[in-house]
Amino acid sequence: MTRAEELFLALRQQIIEGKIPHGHKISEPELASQFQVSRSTLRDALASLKSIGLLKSQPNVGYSVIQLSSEHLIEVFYVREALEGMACRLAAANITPEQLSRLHSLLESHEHSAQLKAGEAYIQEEKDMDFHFLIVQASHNPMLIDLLCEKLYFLVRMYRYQFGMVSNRAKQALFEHQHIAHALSVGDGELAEILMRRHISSSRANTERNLLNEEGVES
Amino acid sequence: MTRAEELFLALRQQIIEGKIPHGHKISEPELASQFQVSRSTLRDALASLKSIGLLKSQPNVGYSVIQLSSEHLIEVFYVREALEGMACRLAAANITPEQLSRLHSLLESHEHSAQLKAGEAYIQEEKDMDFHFLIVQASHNPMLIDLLCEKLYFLVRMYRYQFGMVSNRAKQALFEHQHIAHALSVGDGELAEILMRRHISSSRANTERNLLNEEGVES
DNA sequence: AACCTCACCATTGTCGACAATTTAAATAGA
DNA sequence: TCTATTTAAATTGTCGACAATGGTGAGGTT
Repeated sequence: MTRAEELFLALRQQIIEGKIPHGHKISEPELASQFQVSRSTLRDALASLKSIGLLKSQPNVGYSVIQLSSEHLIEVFYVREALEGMACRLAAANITPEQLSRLHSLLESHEHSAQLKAGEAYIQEEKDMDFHFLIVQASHNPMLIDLLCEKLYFLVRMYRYQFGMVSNRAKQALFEHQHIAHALSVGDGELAEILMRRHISSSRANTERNLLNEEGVES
Repeated sequence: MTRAEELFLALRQQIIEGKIPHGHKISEPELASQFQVSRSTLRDALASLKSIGLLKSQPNVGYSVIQLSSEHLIEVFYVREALEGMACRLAAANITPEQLSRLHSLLESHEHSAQLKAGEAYIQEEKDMDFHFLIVQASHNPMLIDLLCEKLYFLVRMYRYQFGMVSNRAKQALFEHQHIAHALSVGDGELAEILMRRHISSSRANTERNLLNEEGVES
């Protein structure tokens, strides 16, 4: 593996976790010396981070970590709704038996851990990601897979880390996942898409409510 | 404007037009000398081209222009259907009066030139792009705008150039555009999305038929 | 005091060279 | 003749240095 790739992975993690805070201006000399690489390979990594939407850049000014915001988060939800809905429709037609059984075992494990104390919400979130991830893979559309798994999902993780977006509707989400899985297993793409879109749309609506409350408290 | 940016624009055009053929392996030394720039700035441009999906790369091997194929083209259609459908839904809520009037004047001009000889299909195609472009802008969702206008639409152009995808349903497309515009003007996002999805889905189905015929002829 | 200008500094853009890896060609062996 | 191994060439990855641009603050003017 190349140095630039390692650096890309390391920086991606730091950005997602907020160790490099969102909105922060990147100093190339500083980061380069910090990671003991030349500016060339750093810039290579930065360009990759820009291409997945974690950094933005301006000519002759440089890179910054993207600025997280409620508006941006909602944008992401709408794009996810569109793409994952389509992924679900295609998955209904293209999912392999292996993937389908993995999906069911995933849901089973999800169900069991849902019976544990509700305190460990981050576990739920990871399982949620696994579920969505698997369905996208099952679409067998490389472009959809790339957009969601290599780009959008890292943004989602970043918001969960830094906005503390723990779901207060884990049980409801599990139900919705089960319905989606059922539609997939009977090959009903149209229904699967509708259910996935509702699932994400509900999550967005819930998030919007939470954001409003928080902002109301602060003001 | 920076050298790398100019190079990016120049190479993008050459790739879209097929002057650099699809599937072609990029030789960095060759291209760098051809454009009189160093490999560093060339690699910068190549990274940008990769990020918009026109190039792919493998570590220690290098860049190649993407390989066009029927399968890939169909993938693009499905992603467009999802994203433009959503863009249309959002546009119904967010389009400005100015954009709406521009949309109508666009359709009017489209209608007039549709009455000309049908020989100039490429003009129709450009107007088609303008229509879709404007609606995406009207969604006012920056992420959707970026994905479609900065990435997918260049792929679409590339296929039109190199696969000679001239539509044999220009008149039908115009009707569909008018219906979409009407839904937008009355603010019916749900309908607008459905119509846009049908529009793109029909275009895909039509393309699939054409591809089948061509392959049948060749074999 | 506010604004403009200019010079300095830091940062980014670009370059050419070296190191590491892949590809191919050539050679040896079966 | 074909395969496997080694060797050489070419390509990519990485580096440090220079050029060009943007930001900052001091100084001067109104």
